[in-house]
Amino acid sequence: MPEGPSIVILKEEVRQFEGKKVIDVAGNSSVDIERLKNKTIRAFKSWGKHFLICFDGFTVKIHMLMFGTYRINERKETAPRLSLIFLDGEINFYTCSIKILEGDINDYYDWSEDVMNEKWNPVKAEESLNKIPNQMICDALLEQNIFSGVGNIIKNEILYRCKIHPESLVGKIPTEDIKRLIEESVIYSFQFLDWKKNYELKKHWKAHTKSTCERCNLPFIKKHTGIKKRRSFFCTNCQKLYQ
DNA sequence: TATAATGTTTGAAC
DNA sequence: AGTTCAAACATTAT
Repeated sequence: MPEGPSIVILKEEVRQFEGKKVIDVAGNSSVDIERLKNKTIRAFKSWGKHFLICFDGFTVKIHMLMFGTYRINERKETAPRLSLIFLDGEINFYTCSIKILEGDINDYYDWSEDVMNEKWNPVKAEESLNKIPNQMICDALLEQNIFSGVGNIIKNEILYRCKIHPESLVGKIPTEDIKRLIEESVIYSFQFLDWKKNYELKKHWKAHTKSTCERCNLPFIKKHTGIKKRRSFFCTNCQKLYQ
């Protein structure tokens, strides 16, 4: 479910309810969701993997974590964490994290950190990377305050495209390669979006879950890398290690 | 059937 | 006090 592009798809799918009033609420969330009843949705937004439902004066923040799902105008068998009922439809969220952010949503998020946001600022990302020269690039790419929306799939794919070993240290990677990685984080995220919409995302994976490098015909290394210990799939022949 | 996986927060332990 | 790390959450495919 997660990764930024999937949340962009969700945002597009619920656009029909923007400006609509929530006529009933249900769900097993531990936060006070009753307060949504009879309130009007002003906007749906997203910041990376965060899905945001904006009301007057507060915002519901939904994070799908690893297993979150949703249904629009239909229901799953299992109990919803949050159901929003409208006159002409409903949105149901399952097994997600729900929090309420009080006040102006712009006080919580820097939109220029979101690789899929129109305010995305690649220069800021480069400056942020310059501040963490000793971290591995596999960890840096997953930093949501630098590359909001990038997840483990996108990480693996862009490192492969840019021919950078995931355990390379940020400060040792040539500037031009850093710039290229930042560019690819956006390019791949939007390709991910298109492919996912067409149900053909996995078909285009070149690294993630792969066992052979199609450039070299050599076996991939599969290893849990970095402080975050997330799966990395890489080719030691064509992905250069800077350390 | 057990395991691992597109993720993050929390709080105990050091 | 700052860092580290396991636990917790929870679903589904292999």
